[in-house]
Amino acid sequence: MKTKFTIHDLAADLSVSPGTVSKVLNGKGNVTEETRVRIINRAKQLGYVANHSARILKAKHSWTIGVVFSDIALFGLEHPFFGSIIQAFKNYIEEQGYEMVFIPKKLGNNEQTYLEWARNKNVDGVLILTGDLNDPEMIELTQSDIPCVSTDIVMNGLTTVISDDAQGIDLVYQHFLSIGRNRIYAMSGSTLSRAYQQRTLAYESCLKQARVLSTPDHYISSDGYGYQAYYDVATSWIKQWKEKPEAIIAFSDDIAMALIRALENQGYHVPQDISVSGYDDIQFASLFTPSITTIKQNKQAIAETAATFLLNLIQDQNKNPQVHKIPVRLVIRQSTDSI
Amino acid sequence: MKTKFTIHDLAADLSVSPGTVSKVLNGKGNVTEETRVRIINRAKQLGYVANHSARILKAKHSWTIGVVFSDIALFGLEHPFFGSIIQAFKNYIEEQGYEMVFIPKKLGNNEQTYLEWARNKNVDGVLILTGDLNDPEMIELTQSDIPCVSTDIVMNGLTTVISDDAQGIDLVYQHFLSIGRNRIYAMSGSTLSRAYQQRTLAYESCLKQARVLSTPDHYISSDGYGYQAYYDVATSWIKQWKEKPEAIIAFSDDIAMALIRALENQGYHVPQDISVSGYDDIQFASLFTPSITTIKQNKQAIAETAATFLLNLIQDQNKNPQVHKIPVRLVIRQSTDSI
DNA sequence: TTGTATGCGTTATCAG
DNA sequence: CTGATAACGCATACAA
Repeated sequence: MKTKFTIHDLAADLSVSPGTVSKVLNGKGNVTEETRVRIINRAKQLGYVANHSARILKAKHSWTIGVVFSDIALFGLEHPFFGSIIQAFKNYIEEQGYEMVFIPKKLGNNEQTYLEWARNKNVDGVLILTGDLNDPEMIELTQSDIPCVSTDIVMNGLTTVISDDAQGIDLVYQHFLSIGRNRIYAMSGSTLSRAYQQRTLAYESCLKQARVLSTPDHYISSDGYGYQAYYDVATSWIKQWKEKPEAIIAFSDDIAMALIRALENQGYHVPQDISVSGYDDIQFASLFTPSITTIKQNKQAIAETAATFLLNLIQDQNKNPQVHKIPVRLVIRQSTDSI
Repeated sequence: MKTKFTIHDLAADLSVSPGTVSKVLNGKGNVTEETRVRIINRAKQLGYVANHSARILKAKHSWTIGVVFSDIALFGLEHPFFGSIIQAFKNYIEEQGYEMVFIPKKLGNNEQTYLEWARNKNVDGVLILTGDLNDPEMIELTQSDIPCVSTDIVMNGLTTVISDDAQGIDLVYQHFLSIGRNRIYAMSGSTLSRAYQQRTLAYESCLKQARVLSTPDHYISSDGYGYQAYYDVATSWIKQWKEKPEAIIAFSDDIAMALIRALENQGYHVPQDISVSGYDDIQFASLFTPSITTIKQNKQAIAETAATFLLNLIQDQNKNPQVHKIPVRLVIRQSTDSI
């Protein structure tokens, strides 16, 4: 059971020099076709793979992509949306021969900025899963020479790949109009989140386009997070209505669920009295009672598009940064059944 | 904007040798207290952290833990249970100064065994999140000199940390008895999964202890995966019953939900006619109608216990492997309301 | 107690 | 076209 197998061993086995082996395996330089295939075949046969650390240490690039979460650092992988994005991203880049590593905030006693960590690990590029526009570390990172792509924040000079929130809200709004529900309210989560900000803007723009005068009744946002917080906010909102809506757009499925229960407890029936839509199409949107009309985001497309952009950036730097929007889809269920 | 900052720079700045700096930062050897604090302070001030790759390449250990998934490799992070475990594990080991890396099956064109990858990356230890007992690669890995801890498979010589499935099933079973439901059936997912196997055994042992003669009606398992598959299996199972149960233990919350809907569509009321329990306490268990009585696993304890064992193993090799069971908790909700 | 030299396994730059 | 040789940045044995 060989415990270490280096490029020297492989070279010795083939009676060539380590340098030649290296060149062949990295597809560089001029080598006879004959020795090339000899080396390639033998390497495959023996299952030789260059030592990761040695390679990174010496080479200009590391075949490694760093992933940065900011605020959600402690539960990022638990979050179904981000978990899915990360997984799809990882699958995609691994196919291309890249590895994914996490860029920590802190490791044991060592604290550094994102950029310092990224340099320390020699990552070829960085995926910014979630970020804070105002975080100086984030700004430092995005403005560095390290290629970055974001699936969250939009910044000058940064390539971003996100769901088309405006399209999503518009699809729902139009759907409500089409089933004859004209008085349409909206409930958002914390407006610290970029997604909720975007959906809020999109909603306002729908109102404007429909020439509806927005009243205080129309819109509420919950600063808190989680079912109970949403439920409480929804309940007090409902109680304060001067006029009741015919439909409500909730900016996430979680919010929709809490809102529906709150409505029911205040004596409203969904969808008979009030239609409610969600956002995300989490697994349980279809299992809730009533099942929830929602917007399905294409997480895989987001991840793979982001990965593609990032790998392109890594390969040639002169790409124009852009914001790329991934289309969403309306999924109609019981919570907006027209009677 | 310094682009690289090495131990040499730090040494030069302090007018000492790189060797001394290295010794101090790694807590080795004899150094004057005075120079020690000087170096430490300046390092912290300048935010110096040793280059990751260079360090791994040279040192005997890498401060890196590899994570192996087997069958679930393609969606591991999307799975709420595994996502949570990974996240908690990562948080814990990062506090201890360890990093987490994924051990791939395949990277670009390079394919190696788990053990080869682990050696290639110089990991200090491996967390086996899920594994296949019969996979030769898995056997090779666990029998190597690399410390391994599993949160799934149980193998001779391998330390494993898992939920106490027997306790979970027993808690539910006793709960049913306590509310006067004596004819108790069970529905499992694919018995290829270790967890479902364990729960099946635990259920059988409950029957035996209660001196109940098991009939073909008592137990069904679904080979498929996902709501629709469970629903279909449940429906045909229900139709074939010779005698109807008073309660059913579903081995996951997903199964419980599908089962409840299937029961309703066959004319049964839950919990009035039949009580149903789930397993896992996923977020939606409390939001489903009816809300689902379930078993809550302590994912954080599993992850942190596994991490603790693994770090211990890394620090001194002569620990006895053992299977460590983490207690679970019964969460009672509407789906088992006694009338 | 401190500094110096060596090598970890690669890749890249040279001569040959 | 190929082989020797010098870094990459660090940790460590050993010399000072």
